[in-house]
Amino acid sequence: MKAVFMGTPDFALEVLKALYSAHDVVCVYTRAPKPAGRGHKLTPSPVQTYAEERGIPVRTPSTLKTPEELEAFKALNADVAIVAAYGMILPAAYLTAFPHGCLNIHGSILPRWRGAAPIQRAIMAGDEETGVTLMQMDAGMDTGDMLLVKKIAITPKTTAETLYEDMAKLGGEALLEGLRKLEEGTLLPRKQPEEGVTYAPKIDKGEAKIDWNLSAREIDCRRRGLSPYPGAWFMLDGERVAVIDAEPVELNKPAPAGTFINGTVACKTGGLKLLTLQRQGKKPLPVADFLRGRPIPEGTVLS
RNA sequence: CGCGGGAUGGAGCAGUCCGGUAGCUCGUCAGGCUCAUAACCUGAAGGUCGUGAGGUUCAAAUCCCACUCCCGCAC
Repeated sequence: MKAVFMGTPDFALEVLKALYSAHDVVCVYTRAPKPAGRGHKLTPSPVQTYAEERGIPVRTPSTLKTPEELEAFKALNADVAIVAAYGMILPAAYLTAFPHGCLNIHGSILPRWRGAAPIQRAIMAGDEETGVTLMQMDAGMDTGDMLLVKKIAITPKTTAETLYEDMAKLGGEALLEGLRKLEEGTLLPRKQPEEGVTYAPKIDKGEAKIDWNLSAREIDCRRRGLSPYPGAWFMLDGERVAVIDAEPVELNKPAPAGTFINGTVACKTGGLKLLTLQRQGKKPLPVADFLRGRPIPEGTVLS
């Protein structure tokens, strides 16, 4: 099919790769390069880099609201537009510009986790299963009809990083399968259930600081959902220490939340056994190495 | 030219401000103790202190300059 692709980060890139492998990608929309990384260098999105390497036309409009942009979009004369983590809201007129409209790959099983950060929120909330939904976009926020769902398990070791990778592949598969069915005419839209609607707001940096007054399991779910960015951390003598890896454990002797005992930090219930830590400006270290250079006295209460 | 931290035996760090014998916690090796041990005791090996046959100095890990690499924040 003749398709327009709209997406920005790595998640979108994987979906684009799948699309490109089987369909005619006539144009790619992505967010404009922005200053990023040390030194504030202007950095194009992964999607833009990939598209340009393959000679696919790239557009990076700062807004889609102008009549000119809409006309340019329509003029592409595609069969369908595929949207994956684009980072911009499409005005309603775009949704009906092509015969098959706009399809979106969303990182959750709708209607759970509508919104910006479904993958991270699912882990942070302790969900045991999530997935991707291919849906027909409508004017609402992730409210369109569901076309295809693929599920994936969240394990106690799943982090946002690994889940993103797996979901991106899954999203690509869902897209190809969906487009194939679309061509066959066997794709059946289903309305989203009215029950079970939740929203996944953007991740706020403040959420990254560990609250030891939660249970060890809750803290670890949040840590994994926020890994590797923005990451979970705590303060130690005015210094930020990132918890790269950890696991919740039972605690024999109860202690005030935040108490450091033998490599484990007491939580409201249970303890978080620290496995890999990172000081500001330093590399991540196994906790034994970390403590050799930066000892934490037994009984220290972390904030 | 967004802000900041770092590079020191195999690992992690201190020492740098205020130049003058390279130190700590481990690891490794050897020996000892022990029924035995990742425990304990004793001893040993192992370092161009990121690079520049740079600058200053009687003397540079330390002060000055340039460069390379790593990382945190911000975004």
